[in-house]
Amino acid sequence: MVFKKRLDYGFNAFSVSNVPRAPRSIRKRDRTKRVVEDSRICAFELLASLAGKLLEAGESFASSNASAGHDHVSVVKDVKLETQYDDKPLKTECVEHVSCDASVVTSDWTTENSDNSKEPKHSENNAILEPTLTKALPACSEKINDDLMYTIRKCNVGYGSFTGNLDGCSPDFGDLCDDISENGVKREIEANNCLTMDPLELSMTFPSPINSDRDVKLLSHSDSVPNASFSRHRNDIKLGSRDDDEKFSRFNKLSNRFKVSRPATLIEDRRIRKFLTSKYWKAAPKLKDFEDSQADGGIKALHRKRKTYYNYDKCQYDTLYKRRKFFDCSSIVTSDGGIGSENVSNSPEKVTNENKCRSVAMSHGACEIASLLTGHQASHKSDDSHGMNIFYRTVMEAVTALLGGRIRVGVLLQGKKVRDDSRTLLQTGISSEDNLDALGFTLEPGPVIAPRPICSEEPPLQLPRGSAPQNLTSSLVVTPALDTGISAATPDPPLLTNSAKPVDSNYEHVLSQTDMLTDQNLSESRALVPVPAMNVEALAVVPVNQKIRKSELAQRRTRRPFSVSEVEALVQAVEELGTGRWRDVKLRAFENADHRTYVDLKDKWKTLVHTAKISPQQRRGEPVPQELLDRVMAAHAYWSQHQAKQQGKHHPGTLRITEPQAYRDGVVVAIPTITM
DNA sequence: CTTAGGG
DNA sequence: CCCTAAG
Repeated sequence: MVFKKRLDYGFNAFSVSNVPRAPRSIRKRDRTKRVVEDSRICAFELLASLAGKLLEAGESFASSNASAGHDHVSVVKDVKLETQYDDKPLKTECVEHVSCDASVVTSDWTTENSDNSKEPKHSENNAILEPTLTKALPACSEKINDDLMYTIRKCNVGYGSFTGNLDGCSPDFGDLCDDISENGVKREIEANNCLTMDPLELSMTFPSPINSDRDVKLLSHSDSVPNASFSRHRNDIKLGSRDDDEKFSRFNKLSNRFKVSRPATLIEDRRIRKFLTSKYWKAAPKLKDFEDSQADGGIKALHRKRKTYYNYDKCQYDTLYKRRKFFDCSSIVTSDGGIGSENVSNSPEKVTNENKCRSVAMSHGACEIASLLTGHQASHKSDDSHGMNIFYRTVMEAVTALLGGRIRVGVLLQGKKVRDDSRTLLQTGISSEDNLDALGFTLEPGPVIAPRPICSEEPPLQLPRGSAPQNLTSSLVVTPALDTGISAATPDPPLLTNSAKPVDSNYEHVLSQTDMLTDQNLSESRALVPVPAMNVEALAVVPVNQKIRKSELAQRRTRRPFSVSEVEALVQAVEELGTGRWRDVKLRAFENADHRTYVDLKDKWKTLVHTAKISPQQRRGEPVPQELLDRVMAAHAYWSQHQAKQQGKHHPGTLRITEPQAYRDGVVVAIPTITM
């Protein structure tokens, strides 16, 4: 005989208390399912990650991860970005360019070199790569032209196959190569005087831990050049000669922290997430937009534990930072080549004599973007305008980084420039569904920055810039070929939770009125308005750490108060599952609320319990129905007493005591009952 | 990765 | 919400 205390209001909960906890194995299965769902990741996200890759130029050191071989991110493979850096920006001479391609290759093995030379111990993940790298080194350094491209491709495309032979150009890559050559993408590596850069910085830049992620493979173009080739092509740079062992070791430690081998999907998710939440985005004014889109768009892949990305972020930040430095120091990037994408329709390039270099760079950049777009459209759909937003920012970042902030990416909607501030594209209403046809991007020369021996430390978007004349309208316009695959995509309506009630149907991000500038004048467009020159000196004085931390903190997720319906769902789930199984609660009631992690749910429960205890007058925010609070108290009381005892071991019909204590309006109500 | 708690 | 120690 058992007693059951029932609340006067008929609380008969906890009947499901015997829901067994899913075994780990099953849990994993869940994840697997999720993986499938993840495949829906919209193109933009991929793009985002891709862009991230770009930013990580040269960091694509292949991971020896065996699992990498299974990766199917081929979509991105085709994307390539090639740029050249002119190390003499101020001089305005386009004469000297450093082949980014070379850089790419070099970067990959640069890491290795560093490791080998500086830290023999750090062979852990890279061991496999060494042979290849060693091999590649000579080849890369020697090839300065198109051939190099091949080599590079081999080295970089698909880190999974990195360990493959470099001598043979695989079919896949072959295409790329052909593509490239056809488009006339050729460049020479010429002596480059990026001496201003700190060798150490350079080398530090590439070994970015991020590289371990295998999602996007594209040629990165960072200026960092490995010792061998580096010295060769850049006599001025003394690389490796004066690296701080300390720094290196530190770096190595850092990189070691990253596990190269992880489930592809997980990596992907994190990779993207990481990127999105990383400083790259921080640099962008509205990270929030993205998050919102995630939650509402039903994009699951990205919402996972943010915490997990923490370390990565740090590293990434460092990397970025370093890179930034690099870019700051290096002069504008110039590149040539045509648009390799069939889908891409590029308007005629308007090259001003005034800026041949610049024009070239722009055109190239445009091609790159186009490539990005086309690369993804084929097999991915995008859910919403947020994607565009993200994409835009990504591109912006990438371009900014690559071009040293000299060129800005402008968004064109129906021929009009769109501002990229706060709500950016979101507000413009640009979405995959409609105006993609009218959507375009522009690469426009940005304010020229005086090269600095010492790099500034501001975030990418805030690079100090001189106030240069802004007649950029003549920039080349590229219409992304998004319409094909993306525009056709049907936005996935967010799935509702199991609980009958929609947990998070708040699509707060209702697209607002198109907010584009009617004025073509660049000065009107924030996207095109040069950032006010900043006092670099002053900034330089600020400790890097401080800055980093600041920006890190800025990553805080946007606050999203629980709606009543969410609370309801939470209470319901907790009543059934208890308070120690937040993961299950999450799965049960918030499966599709990607912005609610089980930690969030746990926290919310905590606050609910607290809320229920305090007087209504002390409560804030959207009032929670007393009925729910009562249930909260009841469940809390119940579960705090039963805890894990009965988890997963009760079978329906089992006798037991339930709800020993219940509170109602502060009064304990205990009604003995018998259950059977 | 999850939990459980403190901040 | 964030961050972390534990498990």
